[in-house]
Amino acid sequence: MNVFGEIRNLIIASLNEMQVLADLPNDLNFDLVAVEPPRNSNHGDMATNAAMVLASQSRKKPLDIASKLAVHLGHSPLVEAVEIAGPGFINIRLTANVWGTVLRAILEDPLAYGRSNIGAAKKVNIEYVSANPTGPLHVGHTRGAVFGDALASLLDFVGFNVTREYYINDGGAQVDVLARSVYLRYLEAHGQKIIFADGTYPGDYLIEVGQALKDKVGDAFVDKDEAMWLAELRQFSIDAMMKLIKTDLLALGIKIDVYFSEKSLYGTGRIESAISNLRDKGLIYEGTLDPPKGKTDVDWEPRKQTLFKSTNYGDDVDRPVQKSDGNWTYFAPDVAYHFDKLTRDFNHLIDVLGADHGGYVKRMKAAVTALSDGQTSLDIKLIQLVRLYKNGVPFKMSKRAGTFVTLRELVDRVGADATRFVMLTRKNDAPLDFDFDKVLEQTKENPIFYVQYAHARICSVMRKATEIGLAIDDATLAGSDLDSLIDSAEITLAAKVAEFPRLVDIAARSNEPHRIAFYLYELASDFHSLWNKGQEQPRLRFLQENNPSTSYAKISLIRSAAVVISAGLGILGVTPVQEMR
RNA sequence: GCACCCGUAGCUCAGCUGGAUAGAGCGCUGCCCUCCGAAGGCAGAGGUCUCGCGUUCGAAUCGCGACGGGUGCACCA
Repeated sequence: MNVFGEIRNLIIASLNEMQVLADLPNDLNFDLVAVEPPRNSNHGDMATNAAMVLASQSRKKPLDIASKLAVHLGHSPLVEAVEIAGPGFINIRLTANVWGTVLRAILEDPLAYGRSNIGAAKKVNIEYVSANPTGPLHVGHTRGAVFGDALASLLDFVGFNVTREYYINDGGAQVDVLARSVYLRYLEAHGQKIIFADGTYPGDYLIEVGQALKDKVGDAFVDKDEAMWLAELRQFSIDAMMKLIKTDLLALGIKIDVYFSEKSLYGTGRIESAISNLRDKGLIYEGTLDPPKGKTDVDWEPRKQTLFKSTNYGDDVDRPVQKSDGNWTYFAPDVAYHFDKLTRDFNHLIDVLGADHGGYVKRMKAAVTALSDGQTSLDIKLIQLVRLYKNGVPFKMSKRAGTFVTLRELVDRVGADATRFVMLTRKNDAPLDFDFDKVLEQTKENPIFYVQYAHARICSVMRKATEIGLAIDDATLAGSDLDSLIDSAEITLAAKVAEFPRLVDIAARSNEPHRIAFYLYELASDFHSLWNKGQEQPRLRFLQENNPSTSYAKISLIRSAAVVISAGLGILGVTPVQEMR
């Protein structure tokens, strides 16, 4: 049950009645009519701007519309009182039992609360992580992984048909570098002394890959020409790296539906057919680009290339798809890859990329618009940097010094739940500070703790309730009399719980899972506040001796809050805890 | 030089896509444990929402222009 949605429907229905009565013209656009919680609770439970946004459209005074609309709204059994304020706000106070109705709906079907069908089962493809298969995932990848995964869950929650996808960049030159690096480790496993030249990967994580190769092929490749082993080693190394990456992702609780190989695009005509699709639309031509202004590049010289006319779709310059030597640029397989997504009938595509790929956004959107004839939208979410701290001091990362922090180290150290939650406490386009020590602190300052603490406290009360003989299953709670919930702190919590569906809706529409994290913090705060009020006023304690009826009402309230915390954390991929340790 | 992102309390950040007196945490001041978990809670102080112009009933939010910070800029991914 979405109270805000219901009240909005009520307002629209009332406006329609006014149209029938000729109090309003018939051709009105109601899109801007909003229902929201007022900032100041003295103004009631909800406010609408309907009269103001319709004033100019209908050529009537806001206050005239408001006064008539108020009369209509007043007839609803949901509405206790209506008042007009300021330039034409309509403040609505709901009848006390509305909150009880909401709580009852939650308890009757806890898993459904907050879910919706705004996605209408449309197919969405969300591509994230997509790290090069040349080594383990590090902290930077982690944020993108968590964001993408939470966004996928969020969209699933509101009724989209979501595919989680990972693009394996296994077609470029960096894979040869990987293979040669593994070869060195392989020689090392055979007892040879090795040196890592510039442009090879000296990381320890390849030692076991070299050993595994030795176990598999013995000395077959020792001191042999590169031509003999390169192809086989490429695949062997990629497989090993992808296994490593998948294990890391699993440690974070991430399961990708589709791994898509860049290499599978080569030699199969798939790049060619994507490019010829563009060519058929007159968007491919041979040309020479101007040198970038303001940036002096001594190596720059005019060269003829095959270009995609991305400027037709808002890009700054046209982009090369084929180099002057005839090879594809890195952009060409990306075009082919997105073309492949289009053939899989997605209604909407989302790419989650590091912020350093910002310059890539316009050309990719241009390509998708062109390939789909504007039928499919691509949204690109850029993820800003993570700055690591250790107890307040910046933690310098360096591959060379061995202080390079991997996803795995992060998860081993602070756990998947804390990692995920903290990564989502900032919006994606703002940099994030991640402090190893502070994410584990058990204080209010640490949002993951604060939210979990609220959930644990509720579970604690539930355990106590069972001990004193109360039946606290959801069905019993849903059947209890909730009219005794009248204190302002109780209403505040109930109202916050009632806001969940609306908040999920907003978060999903804006593709911003961090809103869920902030909401949960506020919800936890309202709960802790009520808890403490019970310390001073015994009548507000959740368990009332010799008064099971009141106890049931209060338990219903906090159980509903726990349901919402659990659902919200579920979207973020975090497991709610039953007790703090 | 151009493009994208950002600029909100001393610090770190939210701000529901245009609504009423701009919020939270930290820090600062002062309170609250005979009690379902004080790992908490309450109250106070703290603001020219970087600046200017515009759009309108109404702007932190939208547009334009400054200023400041970050990122990226053919033939590497």
